[in-house]
Amino acid sequence: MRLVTSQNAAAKKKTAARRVRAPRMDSGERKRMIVEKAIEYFAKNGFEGSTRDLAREIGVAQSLVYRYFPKKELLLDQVYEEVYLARWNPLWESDLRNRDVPFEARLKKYYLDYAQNVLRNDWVRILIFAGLKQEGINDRLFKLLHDSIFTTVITEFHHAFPSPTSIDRDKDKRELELELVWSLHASIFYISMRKWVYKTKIPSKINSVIEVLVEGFIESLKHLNRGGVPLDQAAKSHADLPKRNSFKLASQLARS
Amino acid sequence: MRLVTSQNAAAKKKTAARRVRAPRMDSGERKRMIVEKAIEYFAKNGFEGSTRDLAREIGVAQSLVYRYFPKKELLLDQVYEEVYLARWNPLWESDLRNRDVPFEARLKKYYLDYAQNVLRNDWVRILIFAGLKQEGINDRLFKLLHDSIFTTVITEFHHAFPSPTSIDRDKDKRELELELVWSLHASIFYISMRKWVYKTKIPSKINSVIEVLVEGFIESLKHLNRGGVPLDQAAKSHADLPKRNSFKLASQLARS
DNA sequence: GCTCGTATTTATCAAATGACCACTATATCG
DNA sequence: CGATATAGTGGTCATTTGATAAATACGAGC
Repeated sequence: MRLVTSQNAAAKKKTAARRVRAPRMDSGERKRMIVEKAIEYFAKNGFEGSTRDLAREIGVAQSLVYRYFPKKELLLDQVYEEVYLARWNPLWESDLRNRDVPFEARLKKYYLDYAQNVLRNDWVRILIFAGLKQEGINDRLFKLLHDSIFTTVITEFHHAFPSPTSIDRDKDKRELELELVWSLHASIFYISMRKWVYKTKIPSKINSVIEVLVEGFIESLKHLNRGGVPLDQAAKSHADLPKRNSFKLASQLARS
Repeated sequence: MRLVTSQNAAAKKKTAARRVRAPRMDSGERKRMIVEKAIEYFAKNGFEGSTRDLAREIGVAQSLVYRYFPKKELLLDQVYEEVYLARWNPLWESDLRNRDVPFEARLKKYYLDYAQNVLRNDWVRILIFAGLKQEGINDRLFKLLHDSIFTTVITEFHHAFPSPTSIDRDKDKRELELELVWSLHASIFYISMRKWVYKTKIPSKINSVIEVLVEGFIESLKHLNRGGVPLDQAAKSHADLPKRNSFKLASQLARS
């Protein structure tokens, strides 16, 4: 499959239809076009995809890509920037804070909108490819999520469902609350992974699913604040499990 | 960085310390060793990692790898098999079914154990690399998860928390229940992704987090069965949202 | 200690790939 | 129409990489 006899190679060279010269475009437009096709291409093939292949998809000579992006790396950077920060909606945070709307409705609106804008083929795959390749590249995004969404969600929850003990939330409890928000985020992100990475079937009524997830999230938060696991009880709660489990797991994730 | 002057190249060749001949090993042992190192190597570098690099890590000549795996592809297949199916514990399903133990405890035990066995560096990264590269490769794993875990969890939940209406669960409701199980799975998987793909900090008390997630999951299932969103109400529940959202989202995920 | 099987290595090939440069063609402007 | 700027192309180089084959060296058995 990889091996091609030199005869074949020669034949291919002879047969190779002379390239139809690509139409002359404005420099800026061409650059945009390259980036857009690159997003599509690298989302499909990973960052190890070749510039030749990409150029073929664009319908342009390989060397032209290098006119606009002297290093492949620069193109990849551009692809990453384009995909991410471009799709962040600054209204999300302020809408989440708008107490004229019921908390649950705000949450649903946000997550429906987030899913719609962000959980697409290109987005998910490029995010993951980038994460796998160079750690830390998504830190900005996570900071954004944390600072403007996650903390807001928790704050607004406590405003919507004030609890008598909510004043003395200790560090552990705050961490667990944050984990519940991560969990909601993960659940929705994973739907997109199932579709665009694993290519499995997902339910058609995604919007209903998201609403159920949001409702479940609120229930979970309530449960946690109701004192379901005030952490001093947490130890007791799995007292019937072999104690080793917890330790082994913790060390497992710590090491490798 | 890629460009090396021919002088450098020559110098490198001259300098290249003569390989210390690798100790002669039993054929079977060597094969095992190669696979093990390959798991580690490809988990880190992705399946595009080179056989030369791998051989260097093993401390062996590149061509030796080809003695045991005549095609790189064959080695990759082996790596995949090794990582996956090897770690599946058949007891999980039967333990989940053991009604002598309270439902919640069974769930916690399973998810703590699953996390411990499965959410490691190699496992997560190889699963994702594989999924990104060739769609469908994880189908077997998902079928296993679905058939022996997810459906069991739902069955056992209904046994533990029988509800008057639980007889007439329609198709939509069953789908939503399944999605809640997916959501729990996703939440735990994502913790591992945060650690091993994105390399961000995760809470130290992972076991507590998992327990909270399991409790939240049960609350969510209860909520769903309590009639929180009997689907005829689902439409109403976000009546205050722009209707377009739902449609746009659905079509978004459908197309791209 | 010599022979022989085979684990391991060195050397090499063909293809693919990132990068570069000189050349060509085309649109625009006087 | 002819000059000019520049978008676009072909060809090529050095390196990397999967793959192969011939040469080497190690250890077991006589």
